[in-house]
Amino acid sequence: MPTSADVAKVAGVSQTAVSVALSGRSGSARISPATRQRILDAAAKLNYVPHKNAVALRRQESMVVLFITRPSRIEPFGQVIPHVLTTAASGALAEHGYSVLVTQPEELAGGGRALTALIQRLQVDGVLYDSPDGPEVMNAIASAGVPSVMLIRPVETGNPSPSVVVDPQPGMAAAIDHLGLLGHRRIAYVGREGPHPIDRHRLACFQAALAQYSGHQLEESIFLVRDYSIQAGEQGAERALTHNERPTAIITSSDGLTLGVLRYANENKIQIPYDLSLISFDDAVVADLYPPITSISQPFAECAAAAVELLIKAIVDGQSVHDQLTLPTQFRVRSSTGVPSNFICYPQGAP
Amino acid sequence: MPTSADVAKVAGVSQTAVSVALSGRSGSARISPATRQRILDAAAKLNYVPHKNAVALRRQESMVVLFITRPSRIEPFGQVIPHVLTTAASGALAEHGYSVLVTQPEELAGGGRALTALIQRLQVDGVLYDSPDGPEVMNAIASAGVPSVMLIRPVETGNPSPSVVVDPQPGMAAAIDHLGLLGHRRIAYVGREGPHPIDRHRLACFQAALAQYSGHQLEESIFLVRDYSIQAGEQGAERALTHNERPTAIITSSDGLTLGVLRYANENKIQIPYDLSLISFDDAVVADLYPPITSISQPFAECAAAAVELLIKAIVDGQSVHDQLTLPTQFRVRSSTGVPSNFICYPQGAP
DNA sequence: CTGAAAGCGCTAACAC
DNA sequence: GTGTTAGCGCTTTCAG
Repeated sequence: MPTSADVAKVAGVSQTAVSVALSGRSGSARISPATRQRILDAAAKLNYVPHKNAVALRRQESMVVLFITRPSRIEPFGQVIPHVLTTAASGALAEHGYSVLVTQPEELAGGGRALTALIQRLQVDGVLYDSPDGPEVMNAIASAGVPSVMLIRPVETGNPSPSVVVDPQPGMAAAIDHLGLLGHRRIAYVGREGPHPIDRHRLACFQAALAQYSGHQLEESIFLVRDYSIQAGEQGAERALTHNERPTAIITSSDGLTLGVLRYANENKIQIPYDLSLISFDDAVVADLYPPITSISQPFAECAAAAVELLIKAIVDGQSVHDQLTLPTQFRVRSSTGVPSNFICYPQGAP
Repeated sequence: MPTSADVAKVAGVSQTAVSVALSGRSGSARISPATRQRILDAAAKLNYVPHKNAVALRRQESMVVLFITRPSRIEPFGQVIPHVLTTAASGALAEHGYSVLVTQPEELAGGGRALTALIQRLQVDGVLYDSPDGPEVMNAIASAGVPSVMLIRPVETGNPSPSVVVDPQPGMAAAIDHLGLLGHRRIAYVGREGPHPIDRHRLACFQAALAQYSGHQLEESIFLVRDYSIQAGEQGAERALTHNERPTAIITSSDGLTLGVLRYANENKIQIPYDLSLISFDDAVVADLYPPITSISQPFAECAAAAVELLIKAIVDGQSVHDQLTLPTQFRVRSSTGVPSNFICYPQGAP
């Protein structure tokens, strides 16, 4: 492995000249074109590449950022969102010359202190954080003294990092409009229960959209389930569809729940969209199902890209910014929504 | 950020002592218990963590490995396999104290030389490679002078790296057995065309399993499509199911194709498993569909873990091993296979 | 058992 | 314009 000294020797210049000519930093224009060319030639000939660790050590910046992914879910479909996020972030970072170190929270056993230590030892320039854990983790990151930005999650009180969040409202409003126009009058929401701001926000947007719908009065039915699993989705669907006031459409708060609703529908010979309209939230995986699911899409890739911009700004400006960037959801009509039928009770037997 | 010198000062010892006591390397036992304890206390008090870049520079090893993922596919479901592989590898590497730098081949524009340079500049200790590109990429990796192992892909002639491959045979044989026992007599295979060893191998295993089936004579129908997309799967299904000698079961060579077959079946009111039995290959995403798909499973996570073991062995032993490890597929019965019906031609109209 | 000294490969003042 | 010098934080001979 050739070093800059080797290049210097071949080019007949000092090691400094090589460094300056190749890195183009401090006093970039101070090398004469002729010398620069000699250096470039020598470097090319020797196949020289600067030693990243040496540069990092000297410059006190490593050009790598740590990406903490959400814990991997058991369900296969749950792998899609983290992967989209990671690759999008990795691509955006690569464009800025940064590499990305990926870690899973499982590897972070030991909690806050361990995480802080990890970040410091790794000497990363920044942290991108996509794990849904509590504030102690965020504080740990913050106390590592490294710029960080959180992905997707809303800023809770006292949150020390800037973040990129997505606003359910636009997609939700469009979804309700769509359903209202189609003739639906009672719309069910199947979402995750609990105090998590994300869940509260989605539900609130659903309710607001319903209230603000400008056509006929729309009725809501809300069914909260314990998590985002397929099983939870099935239960939500069952509760919704066996309820006295049966909705003609369901909006779920995640793809996982949608998969559950779909399973319930299939097992009970409820045809989508004929007997029930279904709208998913996330749109990470449901576009390829049968039928392709009308969805409120979260702009995952854009979030990651935006987070990278924020992070790089923070790194360059010396961790100043404390922004929160909000990206809108989009509504995509596919084939799981239609005009409501007069279908009232369960169909009997096979089709 | 405290340095080892700071710790030394607090502990009242030399910097050397700190290094030796904490890293536990060269002459581990040479520090007296009392001194070691003083050092440990001081380090804890100052919250000291060794500087990774400095260590890497000095030791000439970075404890990071580069993971080159396959290019991200357009279809959402295509994201699952790379993510499973990455997280499994990352977890296994973490256990050995390695971090993982993830990169996508898209970032590697410029081909071989660029890749070699990247690896050298990054100063990674090893490379894990899961991209389906040609031998030039593998040669580039090999010529970076760093141990590497390839994931999933078979070793082609002259392949310079050890690799972990999966053998379709066991799962395929079990699948054929299952189908034969159920009473199927003509089984279709929908796979990707072309000379890629993976595809040839899967097809060969299918044919061999059919030939070796010990019950009734089984007939094969082979339909090769252009890629692993949903559209290709639809076309494969159409060709298979409109053929004169209509199969009662289809085995696809990937989850993507299965999704396509499913779409075709749904659109043509063909019910699975009543009218058609369906078996997928991969089993990355199809367990959660309706019906859950009987599958030949590739052990992705195990592959990644095995690859990590191989890589670490190569790193430690000074890139000696040139192994190829073969992991078996498994057959998992779910709900997409059943007794064949006497269904011969298309059903007419809606259910 | 412990410390002093010599760098790993590079960059950034500072002189010339 | 160019070279000299002094380290970044750590490990590792080699003397004590």
